[in-house]
Amino acid sequence: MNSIVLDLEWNQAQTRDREAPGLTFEVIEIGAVRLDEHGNQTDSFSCLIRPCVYTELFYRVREVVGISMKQLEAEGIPFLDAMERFWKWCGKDPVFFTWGDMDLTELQRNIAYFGRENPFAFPLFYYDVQKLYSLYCLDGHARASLESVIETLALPKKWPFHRAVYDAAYTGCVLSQLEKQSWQSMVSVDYYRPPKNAQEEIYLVFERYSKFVSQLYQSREEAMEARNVSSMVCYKCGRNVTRRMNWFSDNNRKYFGLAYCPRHGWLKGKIRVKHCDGQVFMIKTMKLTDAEGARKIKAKSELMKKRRMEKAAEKGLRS
DNA sequence: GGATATACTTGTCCCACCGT
DNA sequence: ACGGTGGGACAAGTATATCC
Repeated sequence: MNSIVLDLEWNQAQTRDREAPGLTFEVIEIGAVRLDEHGNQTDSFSCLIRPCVYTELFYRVREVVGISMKQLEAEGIPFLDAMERFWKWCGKDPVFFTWGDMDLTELQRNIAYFGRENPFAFPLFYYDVQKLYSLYCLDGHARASLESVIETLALPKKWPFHRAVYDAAYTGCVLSQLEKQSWQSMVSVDYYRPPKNAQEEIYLVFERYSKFVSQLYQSREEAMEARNVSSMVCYKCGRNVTRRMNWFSDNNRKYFGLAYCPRHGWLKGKIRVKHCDGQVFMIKTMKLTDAEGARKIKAKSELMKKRRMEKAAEKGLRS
């Protein structure tokens, strides 16, 4: 496997009104390391980019990133040239590892902004080492900073942080501490390019849950009417399961549902609404749960009803 | 039809954390 | 400052019901 650990540094506008449409963040450095099957670093890539949209460092970027604008102007090359070099360096069928879920998205956004064809595979699977670390060393939800994890693992601080190639190397160090068997099935999906049609829709089955990424729809209502989105399937046996309630939303970003598989028991569903150029696409996850988990979802679904009834009761008492 | 009251939906704002 | 996650609280806007 051609494993590439990627890290970027980027800059942004001083104020929102000075933001260039389509480019919130401008990449100023690409760094990467290549890992062999044992997790050892075999090669590295480092390239500064001369920015042409935001030519002044935003103060927070200046505080965090160890690069000056002078340095970028003197040593940096145009983004597309850097990207070309990087892509060549990556080689055949690269598999990407990052710290966090933003780097591949922002890299593609820059590629689109500067008018290059998107070279990445579709769908773009990758490994988020920050997430993997949380799954196996934290609660699976919390996100730790790279530096804090290096400290926790008592790994040597050989280089400064917040330089792309060094952060990539550190990320590789963290990855090599994790058991490969445990993480190799835990791929993440990059959502920069959502599926364009039913054929491109993505369905993944993991040990503990399944994930479905829908095509684009005009509205969340239209999406929720689509069978692929609203259907509930037991990811353990693949059969359609009895829905125990209709999908309901607790706010405008998520829907919840509950079903029962005769062989595997309760299944809870969650659908996240993601926006993309005025359209929406849905990410559905299905997870096995127990009677207690099922009870919680039922309670949640009836929360609105309960409130309504309570209000009605209060009103009744008053009158 | 118009005005008002209520119920529900949708958007926005907070908090925490991470990334640049 | 911006991007993301996951909560929760609240207000503005929309839909429905009721009354004149």
